[in-house]
Amino acid sequence: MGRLPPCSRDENGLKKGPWTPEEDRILVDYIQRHGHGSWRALPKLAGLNRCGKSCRLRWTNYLRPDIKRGRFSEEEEHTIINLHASLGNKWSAIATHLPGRTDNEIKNFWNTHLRKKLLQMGIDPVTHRPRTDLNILPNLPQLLATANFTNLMMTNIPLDAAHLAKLQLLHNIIQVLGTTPTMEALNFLAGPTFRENHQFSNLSLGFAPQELTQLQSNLLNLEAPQQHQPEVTEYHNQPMKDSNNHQFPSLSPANIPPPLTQSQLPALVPASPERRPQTENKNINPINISNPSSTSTTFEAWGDLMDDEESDSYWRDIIDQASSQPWPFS
DNA sequence: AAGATAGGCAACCGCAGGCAG
DNA sequence: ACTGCCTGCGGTTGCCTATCT
Repeated sequence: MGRLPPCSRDENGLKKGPWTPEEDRILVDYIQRHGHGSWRALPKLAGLNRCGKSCRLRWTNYLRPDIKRGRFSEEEEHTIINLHASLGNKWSAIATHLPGRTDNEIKNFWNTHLRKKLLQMGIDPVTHRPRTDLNILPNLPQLLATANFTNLMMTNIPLDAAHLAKLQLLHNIIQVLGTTPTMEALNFLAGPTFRENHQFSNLSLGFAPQELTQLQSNLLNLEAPQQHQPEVTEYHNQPMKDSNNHQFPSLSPANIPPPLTQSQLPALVPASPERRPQTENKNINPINISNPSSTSTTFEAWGDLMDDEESDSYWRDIIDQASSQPWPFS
């Protein structure tokens, strides 16, 4: 464990690297009898060939009798996430709310588990807000699976039928977009079957009818460069049908808004010349980081996502960004 | 079965702040 | 006011282990 430099002794002849059981025993023995006193003086008094700092770390992070070891409970997880939302990387401050847990342990747990978990849920681990960069789009199905109803229930966010229906609706959209060619997906979204099942007037998901049309148009635009590039009119000449072969008239050429130009689109995602898959570390959108003062928690952010006004802008962001990026589902 | 890769985590590094002389 | 020591803290490293190919 830990680092073991090629030379395990520093220039002063003091040992570094992993502690042996014998060293542990000596340190515990000494502190139990005398207390730690001055950490700098301790190793000499205890007969350890370590620096005081190393002894202090070993004691506070591992040997202290009140340390609770083992897996973090779900309650501890939520405490850490909520405290991190308000305190940031103040691990020692967070640790004071979790008896028996050390700041080091919490920090490690955050970096290895919770951070990834939030990213998978589409939540920026820095701002604790929903991520609006396009990098989450390929993960949306997983996002939905991760941010399942159980998680949402645990947040004490009241979920009424409309909220649950929205989640279901979003899930349906993702399924369609993720498993079918774009045109078919568009036909489905625009078709009577979908509309009948999801009364947009009552359950808007933040989409006004004209916004749905805009989404359809934008999706058309972004599909074109990736596959063979037919003229837009080629699309227009195709009958727009849903999965039941019902023709849907609203996407006739006259109804489709003109394609947005690049200059009309907001530059929300940092330009990436090669669009290479980004590692999770690089996934953090600097735009999102720009709001470190956010005081709402991750789960409140999910509440925002479920809120009509908030979701308006959230969905619009995604639509706009989708327009400026090649389609990730292909 | 063996090598490669990723995940987990203990321990180290270096900086900052408090305090005493 | 300055200096040096001590401690606390957050970031980072690198070894060990589990999983994947």
